[in-house]
Amino acid sequence: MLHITNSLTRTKEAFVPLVPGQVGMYVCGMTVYDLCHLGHARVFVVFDMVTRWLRASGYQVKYVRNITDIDDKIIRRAHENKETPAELTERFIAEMHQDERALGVLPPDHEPRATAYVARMLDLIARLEQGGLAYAAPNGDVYYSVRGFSDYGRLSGKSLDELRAGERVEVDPNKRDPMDFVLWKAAKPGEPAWESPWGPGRPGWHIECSAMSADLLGNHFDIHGGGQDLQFPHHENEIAQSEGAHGCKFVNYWLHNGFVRVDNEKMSKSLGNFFTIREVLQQYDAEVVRFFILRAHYRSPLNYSDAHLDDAKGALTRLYTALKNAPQEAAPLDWEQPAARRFREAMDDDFNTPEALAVLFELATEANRGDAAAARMLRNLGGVLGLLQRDAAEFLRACTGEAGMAEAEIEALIAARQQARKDRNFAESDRIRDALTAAGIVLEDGAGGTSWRRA
RNA sequence: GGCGCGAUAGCAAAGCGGUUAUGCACCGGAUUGCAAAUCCGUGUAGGUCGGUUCGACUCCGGCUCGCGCCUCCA
Repeated sequence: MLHITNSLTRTKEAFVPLVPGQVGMYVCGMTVYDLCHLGHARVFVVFDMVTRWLRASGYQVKYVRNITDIDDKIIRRAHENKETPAELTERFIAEMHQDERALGVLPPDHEPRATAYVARMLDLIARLEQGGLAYAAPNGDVYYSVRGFSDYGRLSGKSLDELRAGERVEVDPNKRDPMDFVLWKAAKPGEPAWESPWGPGRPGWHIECSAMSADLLGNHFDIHGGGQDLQFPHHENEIAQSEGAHGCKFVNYWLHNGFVRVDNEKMSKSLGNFFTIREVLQQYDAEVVRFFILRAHYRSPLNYSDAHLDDAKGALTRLYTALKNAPQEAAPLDWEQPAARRFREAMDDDFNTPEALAVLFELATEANRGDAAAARMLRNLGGVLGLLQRDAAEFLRACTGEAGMAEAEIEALIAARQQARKDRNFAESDRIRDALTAAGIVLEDGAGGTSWRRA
């Protein structure tokens, strides 16, 4: 039985889907005006893991992750680049897909783009206006009236009066309440615009997700996810819009993943302390990055540093080493085996991937003792998390970063060393090994000969 | 200022009211020409002050420190 910590209630709840066997999940994706950084990678990997686990648990999952392809930053960046917003977003969507594939993230079932759902958004805004929850302001914008939605602040545990007490709320004469947020922005010259009953303009950010989720998953669905920073105000606003317009409960379970940090601070565009996925993958294997993310619980903060990535690399190397000499043939996964059962219990406990990975390490030890069944189980359970599916030798020899020594050269040096060892010329054989070590090549002498890997 | 989250061994990171987490590092042994890898074994924890309890890292409260949200952010 799967239990999920629901951000809405702040408690761990037994997961009960709306329709038995079927799960609808919506995750807030990227605003595509730049390359993805490691924080985005965490969202991709975490909700990929969630989807994989739900499917492994027998659910049919409809996973929707949107793309915001119209927004102030996109317009500004496109203008700077002297290209159209569509050209800009098309490019960065392709880049994002490339990063995702590298990280072993399965594509969502639907990847709706905001610009394709403007009509649906206008429909929602009209409903809200009819219900007295939206109003057109003198400047041509349309705002949501937060005072009209009694549950406002419930998800994030904030109250409107407390929010108002904060000094950072700007006073906008167009808004009836400082916390009112924009649903429709009146067109400015030179910006992309759509016709609407309130005049030409473009949608606000929050209404996008309400429109796309309703269209693809219905007015009420199971799981809504995203980064912790979206809890307020974005998800709070989604609830206000969707429940305000549809008159029914929006989402049953809210999942928020923790931040990626650098030097104990949130990694973000505004702080400028971010690392793009692209940069990190120049230095580390993508599977190491995926493993690094899954090594922490999804709600915990995750500190990024080279030392932590090196540590993750060493740990993953241990798992692949255990698979190196194991038979390759696939075998069905028997969930009744003790290790599989412990893995399942860990995953069912709010997606406890660190605990699940601990089971993998125990299997690795058994595999290293010569237990072929343990090795098969290790590969199977790793597969559930999107890990350990490569040929072990390929992983261990994979070259990241600057080009390493060519394989043919390595093999030749190993052969020369073998001859020296045969001649009991250990000074020569050690010299060769030291040279390889200096080149980042580690030798392992086994019963079946010498194998090598990259450090 | 308001709200929320966290503090576990050298580093990272989980579970758990009493019994080995796990990975890396370290130490001892096996193996090896020597290493590496691997196996076996040992040690190293639970911010702080109180409370509850036969017993607390685990529950409750205070304090300290760190982080986040309250403005676009994954």
